[in-house]
Amino acid sequence: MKRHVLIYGLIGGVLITLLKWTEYRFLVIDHSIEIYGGLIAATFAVLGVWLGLKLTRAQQRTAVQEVPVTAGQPFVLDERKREDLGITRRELEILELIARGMSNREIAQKLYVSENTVKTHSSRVFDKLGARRRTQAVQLGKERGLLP
Amino acid sequence: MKRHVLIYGLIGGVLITLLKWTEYRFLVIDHSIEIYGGLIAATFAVLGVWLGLKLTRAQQRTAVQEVPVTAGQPFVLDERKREDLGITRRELEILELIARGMSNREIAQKLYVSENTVKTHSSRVFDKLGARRRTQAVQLGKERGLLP
DNA sequence: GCCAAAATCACTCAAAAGGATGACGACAGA
DNA sequence: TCTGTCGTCATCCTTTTGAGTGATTTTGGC
Repeated sequence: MKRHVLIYGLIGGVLITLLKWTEYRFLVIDHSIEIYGGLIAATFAVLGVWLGLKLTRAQQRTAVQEVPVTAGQPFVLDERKREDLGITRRELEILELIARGMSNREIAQKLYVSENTVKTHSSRVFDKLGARRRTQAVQLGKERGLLP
Repeated sequence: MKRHVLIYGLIGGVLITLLKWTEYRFLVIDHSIEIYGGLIAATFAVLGVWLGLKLTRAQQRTAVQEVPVTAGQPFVLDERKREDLGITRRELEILELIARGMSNREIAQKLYVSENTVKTHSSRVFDKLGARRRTQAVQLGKERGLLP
């Protein structure tokens, strides 16, 4: 997030310099201030939208994650139970993919991380769930409302 | 979302008018153009961020809205589907125990058979389901109504 | 800017799981 | 009686998974 603000500032600076230069080109024309202001307004509006999107993208993902629903109970609150068990989002993500029957290698490829990373995450989630096997982890995950 | 753009435009217009007015106040000062541009940049940056947030929040809503209701059948008909897939009772029995998270050894002890026997049964049931891993077999078994 | 949590990756070793194949007895039905 | 299915068990070999440990980088909150 820090980086985004930094990039934002840099681009802003560059654009200001650019507009400062263009200023001398348009200053001779009537109503140049309006044009100048309009340009600045437009560019910074675009930049602002971009920044806003950047900043909220993370939240977007978590919102999408709480989708599935079972017939009996609504199943929307994985977030609460997840944190109660001290399981991170990434770990839950791995658990979900395990529940779909994917191997560690497949999960690694899907998430663009190494197989070792997947193993670390799964080991931790097994530990937190008290499971010794992935099938058991899936079962426990469903019992505790982490999985649909 | 349309409304946001509209509001955005309106606020933008009002602000431009406002800044136009302030312009006459600050125009007498040196470097007023810089100040003017800076003001416009700042306000529209803020507005842009706000718009970006608004837009993504709207996206969030739609994402949450697409909550599917997985059809919940009461689950009574394993017998029919079992035979349709050519899976024997014993094989289904092993599959059920696998779904509970038990290891081959535990299953063997529970059923009083050798671990090798469990492995042959599970291998056959995997083959009939088209699964390569036990987690996948469990998933497929549930999809096909063999497991609750 | 600092700090804690989270995420990433690596390495080793052991255990579990899976594929392939063969075999044998029980039993039901043609 | 012969045949096919089912359940049982084994052996060999490969792949997958899990445990344990340590390390680095990102991220997020204060």
